[in-house]
This record gives sequence, structure tokens and C-alpha cells, in this order.
Amino acid sequence: MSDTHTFVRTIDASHDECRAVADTLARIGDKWTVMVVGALSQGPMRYNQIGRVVEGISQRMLTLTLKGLEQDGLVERTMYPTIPPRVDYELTELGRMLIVPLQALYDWALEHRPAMLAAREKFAERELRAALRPASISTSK
Amino acid sequence: MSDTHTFVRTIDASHDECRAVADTLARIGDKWTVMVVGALSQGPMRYNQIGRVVEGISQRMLTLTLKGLEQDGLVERTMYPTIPPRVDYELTELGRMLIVPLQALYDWALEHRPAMLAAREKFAERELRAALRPASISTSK
DNA sequence: CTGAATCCACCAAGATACTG
DNA sequence: CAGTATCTTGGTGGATTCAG
Repeated sequence: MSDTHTFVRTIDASHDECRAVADTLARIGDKWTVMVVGALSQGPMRYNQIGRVVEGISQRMLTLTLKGLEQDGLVERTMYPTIPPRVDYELTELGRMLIVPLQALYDWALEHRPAMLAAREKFAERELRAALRPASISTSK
Repeated sequence: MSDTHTFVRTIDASHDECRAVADTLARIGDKWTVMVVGALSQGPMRYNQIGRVVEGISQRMLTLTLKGLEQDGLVERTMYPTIPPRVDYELTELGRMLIVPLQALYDWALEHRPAMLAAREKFAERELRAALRPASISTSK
């Protein structure tokens, strides 16, 4: 870890710009999108193949997620009208570029996950003690 | 930005690791968190001050968002038992570090937003034409 | 001023069944 | 194989009110 914590103080400053992040996050920040993108980052894949890789996703959600990604130009859908039908999905150039900031976020998550979990436990513990101490100053209700 | 689009093909490869991103995204990817973080990136702020800056957030959501952030150790809450009470919120070191990947995402969003919107329109248009053409064989694409 | 509590609307998401 | 259709439910978030 870099001890020299670069004192970041100058993010965007404007809320409109935070909106852009929030908006982007609203699209890729759902339950399945990043996992599908992660799966597709390995290369083109078929519908059911993605379904197996992601594992846990329902057909409905897979369809919706893929459609959302296609709509935003992050994945490209190629359909082969064979029998049985075959549909390939693959990341577009835009989609592959998205991986970069996603990876940054992933790195952060991986590095600071322990700290977050620790903070979480400490918070829970503190909350618990606060709950166990309803007396003291309070005029008993 | 580097025009030389480094051909990213080797993201994590494992879904478990995609889970980490998804999980992190689930926490910071809600409707208000990033905006609150963005507001706090400018320095410590009081409760209502944040509420005014973010603008549009309800008290409930502000409270919940702040509590979530505090719980994860991303913001620190300082209470001054004065009258009227005063509570300051400020990013922790962890919170400030989060800004970095957030900024990366923000940069991506800002740069590729036009492409996404364009893809969206094109998609809508294509969908429309598909709806207007229920007949035909449409083997030609 | 800084919340907590309650009620309510909406939608994301799962389960299931059906189609081409 | 690759979806679509329908139903149902749990959670998110808004509005309002109450409290310390």
C-alpha cells in the first residue's frame, strides 16, 4: 500500500458531474451486469453459456441484462438463424474499454474489502453496546 | 486520455472476483451514495448542508446513505452535543481512496456518454423498425 | 438541527411455464 | 437453444410526521 496517501481533495466539485457517475452506476451497478461483462471479457459467448458461467442468474435477468448492455452499445448480439438457433454475445470496443475503470474499482474492492468488513463489525458492535445502554441519562420511559 | 486503446482482454476471468465488484457496486451503486461522496469530497459537511448540496435527496435517504457509508468506514460522523445539535460528516482515508476508482469511472462516463446515448438511439430506432415489420422473412440483415 | 418512524408506491428480480 | 409471458414478492426510495 502506498503510504503516501495522495490527498485527493479535488474530485469534480459539481453535483451535475456526480450525476454522470451515478447515472452510469445505475446502469452497470445492478445485480448482474458486471458479472455478465466479466464473463464476456473472456471472449464471445453464447446465451446459455453465459447463463452457466454466471450461475444464479435467471433466464429473464440474463435476457434483460444482455438487452440493456446491447442497448448501451456495450455488447454486440450476433444471431445465426440455424437450427437450433445460435446467438453470440461479445463485448464491443466500448464494452472492453469499460473494463478498465471496472478493474480499477475491482482492485479497490479487493484491497480495501478487509477494512470495510472490519469497519462494519466495529460499527455493529458499537451499535450493540449503544442498544444495551438505554439507561444512563435518559429519563426512563 | 490514451488514444492507444490498450486491448483489455484479461480481466479477472473468475466469477467469484466479479462478485467482489458486484458486491462493492451494490453498496456504492445505489441512487445517492456517489453523490454524497462527491459532496463530501470537498471537505467535512453538516447534515443539512449535504442535503442542500445533493438536492433531491430525502431526509430518509440521506440518513440511510450516511449510515451506510459510516458503517463501511467510508465516512466519519462527529457529533457536537450543542444546542442546536451539530453533526459533521467527513470522508475517512478509506473514503478518499474510493474517490480514485470513482474518478476513473467518472472519466469513462464522461468520455463515452455520447457513444452510449448514440447506441441507445440507434437501438430504439432499430427496435421500432422491427416492430413495424412483423411480416417478411427478414433473413437479410 | 438532526434525525427516527410510519406508510405507501414502484420496480427489480425470482419462479414458472410456454414458444419458435 | 434462445428466448418470451405472466405472476408474485421483497426491497428501495419518497412523503410525511414525530422526537430529542
